[in-house]
Amino acid sequence: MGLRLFNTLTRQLEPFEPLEPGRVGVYACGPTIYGYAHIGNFRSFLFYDLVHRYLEWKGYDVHFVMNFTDVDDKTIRAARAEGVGIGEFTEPFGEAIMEEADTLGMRRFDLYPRATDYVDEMIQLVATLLERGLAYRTDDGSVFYDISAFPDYGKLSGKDLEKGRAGERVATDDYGKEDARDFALWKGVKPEDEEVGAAWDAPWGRGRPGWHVECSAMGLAEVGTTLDLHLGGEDLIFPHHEDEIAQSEGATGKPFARYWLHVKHLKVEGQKMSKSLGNFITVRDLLQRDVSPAAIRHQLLSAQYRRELNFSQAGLEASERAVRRLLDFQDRLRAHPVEEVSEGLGLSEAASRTRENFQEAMDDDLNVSGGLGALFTFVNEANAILDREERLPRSEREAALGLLDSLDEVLGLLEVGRRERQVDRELAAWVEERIEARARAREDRNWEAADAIRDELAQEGIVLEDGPEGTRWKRVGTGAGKEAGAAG
RNA sequence: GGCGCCGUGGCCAAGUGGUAAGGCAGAGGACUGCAAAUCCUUUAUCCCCGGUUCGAAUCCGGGCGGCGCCUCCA
Repeated sequence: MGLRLFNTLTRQLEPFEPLEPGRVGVYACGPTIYGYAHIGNFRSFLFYDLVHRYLEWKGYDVHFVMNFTDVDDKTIRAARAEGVGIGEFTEPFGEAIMEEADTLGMRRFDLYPRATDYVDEMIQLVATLLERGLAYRTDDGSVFYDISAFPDYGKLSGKDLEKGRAGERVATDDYGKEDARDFALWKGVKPEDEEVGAAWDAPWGRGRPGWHVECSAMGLAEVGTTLDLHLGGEDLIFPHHEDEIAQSEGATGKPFARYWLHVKHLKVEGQKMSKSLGNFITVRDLLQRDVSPAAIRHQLLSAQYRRELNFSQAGLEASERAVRRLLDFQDRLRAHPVEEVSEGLGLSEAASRTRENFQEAMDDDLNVSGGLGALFTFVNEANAILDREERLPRSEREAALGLLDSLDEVLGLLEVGRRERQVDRELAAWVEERIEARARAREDRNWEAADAIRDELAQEGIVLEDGPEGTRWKRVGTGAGKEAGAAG
């Protein structure tokens, strides 16, 4: 059975079939870089990462594009406040997001286009819409989309065109729109725009692009006339994506995207995240507080993307423990003695069954929770076998380790967690020395001295495990953050 | 008001017609000098009331409760 996705366009689960077999073109709505990204942004980005990884895992040749919006009202306002141009203003935020994305284990996409690099394409698109009679100019040099000329308007969001008709609200509108629901393709220049370098020349006058047109232009230019997949947060369904459809399909006459996937907004400690509630959390803050990146990744990824997700301190701690369990299991497996025999203990079978169950869950609209369930069921089964068997057939151990690696190509939890366990040479040498000292104390049955050393190591986040083969150690990080989750 | 989502054990969360995955936490036990890790055992009238069905957490109807989007917030 193949991948099935919930398409916002049809509000149904549909078998996923790219336009061109084996090849997938994806466009994901990225951040507006006028500030640091918050965990809500990263729920979406990590979902994009999951889609990216899973499609590749399934063997598709994936072309994945996520934009960076570097011009809009807020950006212009903030750049003015700083007294710099929008390019200079946005660049640090763009870099910060890339760093955070790396830290959280996001695989690089193929392209991260900046809106301001595609102004020519946007102008071209607007020109086409004007030619086709789908747009009109106003006195202030703006261009608006005439949604009454696009019969399909509303098909994505399910909006009823007959509601909120022109005339009801138009009086309160200060633009020269013909219909209150028409939206800007091009905004006539204002002095503030010039101040920060946010103005370009177009055949119909100087100005800057509207918000929606950038995604149409970049998607068409970098992915193609018809995207296989278009991703975004649920808030973008209307008006952003609705307007993208109107623009793109109005210009090309072809479907803009085959499948639209929308991520549900997360909550923080049970509440909607918002600046006014004071529970606005940036990823930057979490990382500075030494919250484990793997725990963040796990929590943001652990619920299926259309389900409600509550980001909480308790959840972070649970996630940290969950990732630790996976890492411990992998360590244990790697260290377990093997023998060259062919008889099986059922581990290979369990591994292949797990792989199937994982795939089945993920194929069902990317049900990560189900996929994680399959993985942890395997961990339980395998741990029980490891408890029982002093030696493992080499092939069985390879099968188990192979499964972990394979599933982690999609999940990326071991990948990120492993990085956190790494220690530098100096610390490692110190730990080894302390462990030897403790071993001597233990030989002397001097338990107090031995325990004191163990406590000393624990202070540095080093946890010891005494076993028949000697003492193993690991670094477990400093915990899922000491502070409460809802930091101002 | 329009469109839509959700309500499963202490917390989180799969399962959408055949009597309940998994993570975290708790309790008891094994192992250990003590731990850690691991294993074993243990914790669910699936929001309520009707209905359909041989059979429903799963379908239908009605309640109750929580939530999202609806003028640039992922």
